[in-house]
Amino acid sequence: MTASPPTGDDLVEMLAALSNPLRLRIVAKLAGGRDYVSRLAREIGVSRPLLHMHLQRLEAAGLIVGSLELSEDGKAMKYYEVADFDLHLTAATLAAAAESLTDPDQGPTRKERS
Amino acid sequence: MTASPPTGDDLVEMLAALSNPLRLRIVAKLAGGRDYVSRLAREIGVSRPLLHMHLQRLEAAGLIVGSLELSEDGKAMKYYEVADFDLHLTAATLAAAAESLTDPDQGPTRKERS
DNA sequence: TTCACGTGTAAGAAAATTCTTACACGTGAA
DNA sequence: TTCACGTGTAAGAATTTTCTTACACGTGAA
Repeated sequence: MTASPPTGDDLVEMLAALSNPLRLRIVAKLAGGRDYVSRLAREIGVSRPLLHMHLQRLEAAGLIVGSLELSEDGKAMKYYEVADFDLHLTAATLAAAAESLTDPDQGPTRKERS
Repeated sequence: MTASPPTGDDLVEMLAALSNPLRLRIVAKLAGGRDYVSRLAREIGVSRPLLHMHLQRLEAAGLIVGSLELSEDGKAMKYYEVADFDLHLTAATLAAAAESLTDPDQGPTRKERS
């Protein structure tokens, strides 16, 4: 039972999400346990809006998962935790993934896709 | 005998190099056999200067290796081939790599490093 | 009411990446 | 000499990514 490999496009998105020092640190932090946005921002030493953006990027790539919960004292807390991913990168696996890339003849740009 | 994992910075560079559709396609193409720049550019359908840039990015990350050779008819040919890499990405392996990241208190910027 | 804490998002500056165009150099063959 | 083919690189435009600042809303406690 191995997880089916992501499509080329999905893989690119995942790698792009992980190819940033700050985001890598975020994933590392969450690997140690779930956490909510404001606290995570303080611990890592980043502004909350900035962290918010990076968390979205990671979640869009399917690497982390967020859930809005209500704390006992009624505050809305957004908790994030790492998803259960496992990527194996080799010339061969990359070649396989590249076959499902969609864009040789230019599809819509990232901005248009949004 | 497993290869020692790359440092956090090296890993980020590798992932950044692979997180681009065109570069992923380049690696995929080279996985099928070594090739020289001009021919590779024609096969992939990209301008040679652009390919040149992407090849440099991939080589800097250690994912491909280039060697300048002289063809029988005296032309200088730059051949590239895929390096022998094997990356395993998991929340745990990323957390380990993140520990060797250098930049919490801002080192030199990418431009300054150059 | 006001403060501390949580959430989210929008606007714009700053920086990095991506891509094109144009140039320069060297060889062998026509 | 000129052409076809290989190499490399520089300059600038276009786009994307990264980050800051400022705003808005909701809750419980002082």
